[in-house]
Amino acid sequence: MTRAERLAALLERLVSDGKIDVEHSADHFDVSAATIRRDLDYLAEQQLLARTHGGAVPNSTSYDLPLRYKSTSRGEAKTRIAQRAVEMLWPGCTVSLNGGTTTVEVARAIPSAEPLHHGITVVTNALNIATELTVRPFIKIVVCGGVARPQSYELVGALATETLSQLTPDICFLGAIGLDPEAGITTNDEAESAINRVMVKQAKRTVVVIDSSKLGTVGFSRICHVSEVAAILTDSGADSQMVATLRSHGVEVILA
Amino acid sequence: MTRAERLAALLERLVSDGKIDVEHSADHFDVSAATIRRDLDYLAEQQLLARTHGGAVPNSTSYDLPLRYKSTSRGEAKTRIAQRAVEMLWPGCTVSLNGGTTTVEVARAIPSAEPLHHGITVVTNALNIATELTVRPFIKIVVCGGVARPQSYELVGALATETLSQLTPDICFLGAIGLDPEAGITTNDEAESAINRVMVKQAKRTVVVIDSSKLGTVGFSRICHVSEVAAILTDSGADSQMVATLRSHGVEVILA
DNA sequence: TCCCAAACGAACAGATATGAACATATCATG
DNA sequence: CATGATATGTTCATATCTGTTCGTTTGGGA
Repeated sequence: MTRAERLAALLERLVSDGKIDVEHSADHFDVSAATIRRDLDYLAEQQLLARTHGGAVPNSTSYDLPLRYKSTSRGEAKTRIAQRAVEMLWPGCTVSLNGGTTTVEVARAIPSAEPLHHGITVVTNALNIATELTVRPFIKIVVCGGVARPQSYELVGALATETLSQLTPDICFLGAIGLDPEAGITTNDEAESAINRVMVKQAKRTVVVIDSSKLGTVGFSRICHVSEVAAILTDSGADSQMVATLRSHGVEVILA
Repeated sequence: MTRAERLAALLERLVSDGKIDVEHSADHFDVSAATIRRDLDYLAEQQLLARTHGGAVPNSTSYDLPLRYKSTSRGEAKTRIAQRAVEMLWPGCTVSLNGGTTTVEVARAIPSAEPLHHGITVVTNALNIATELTVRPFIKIVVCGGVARPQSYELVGALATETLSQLTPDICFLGAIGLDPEAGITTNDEAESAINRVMVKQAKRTVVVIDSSKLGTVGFSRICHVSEVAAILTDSGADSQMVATLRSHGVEVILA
């Protein structure tokens, strides 16, 4: 049994039993109590449950979100990218996130417990990110208006453009479907690319967060050219030729 | 029995009995009176109840108990209210929903499969409702901007007011903490009541959806007077005296 | 007002849970 | 195969929970 499976099983147990007992779970999963405690601490950090002495109980919001813990493809690469991304933040900064699996990981990686990251304001047009971060303490979450797109949970349209145009975050982490030196940064929906373009334009600094498998990929609608962003943050699996090409275009490339 | 379970049970006992007796509870849970006292002190510290000599009583905010402590006993009443509410909709109509457990039920009750309810547009300031409805086919979901409130998932603030002021839905289903002929329709947060007031003002017709246990209850901040809404939709458990009083104020009362 | 039983808070002690530190094992990667 | 990173187990000092005791306070009745 992998760690991810155990975490998911713990959450299922929490939902079905209403509580988790450390000793009993350690016995059931055949691991030490220390491991279960570390698991529970990790889940508590993400507000998926509340620790108690001897175990854990559901927190006030976890009823609606039992299956939030899903492992994604290339999950470990995205996690590394996300951890590198949050290192760029500072107390009191404002950060914008668009929709996408990588930006969700960035949102999850924002450590609300550490004083180092207190007072961060997150602006987003992604409903799932907003819902997840709402329960986090010490994070102010601002949502733009708009019409929700079923596939990506992103808010798009005139309302979204209008509200985002009023805000100027310090840094924008931009997720995308593809990134190519020629075709630029692309997504699959023209409404999404339109609102994402506004986010890039408004932010003082934009960092593209994208796993290496998407480098060289071209989606339907362009958000912007690579020269319009400050940096590209990807994982170490990136093709070195591609990295060199991007750097020759004057874009900073960070490998996590 | 764990400490967490005992705390939850104490709060449930408080809700059902209206008070807690230290000695009796110590006997019932098979712990010492000192433990019960410490439990009650802990809960009082969190403003979940008020200590008395020999026990505890609900405090003024105990209806704001965290979700995990709330009894689900009124679930079927809310379901009936929700089903009656969606009967008021028609194909192509626009409906606004604020946050709250009852409005969530209304959102869930909107049948996206039936052609009868095709093309419905839902406007909401509640993130959880928006997230849940986003995956439904044939429903267009519009979200206002704003800052997210952790307790209720509602978007509030200037951005929310601004965006909602641009929209005029056909009907608004309004959830609330309390409804009283004199004190009006109330909630516990002034920022929420402000944005809810805008929703009432913008909608062509407002229907309050509220379970009968909240009739006569008064929260901290008024959304509007009962005369400002078109109808009150509650369950058949409503006190007949209260219903008569409300009707004498010229408000339509619907019992589901 | 006075009195007293019940309730309370503080202090202590035993049992259990916890966190930190370190050691070991597993795994992906070059 | 070597290496670094991550996950897990073990140990021990510390923290938390609970029950008990005891002196003090509270609230109601004479």
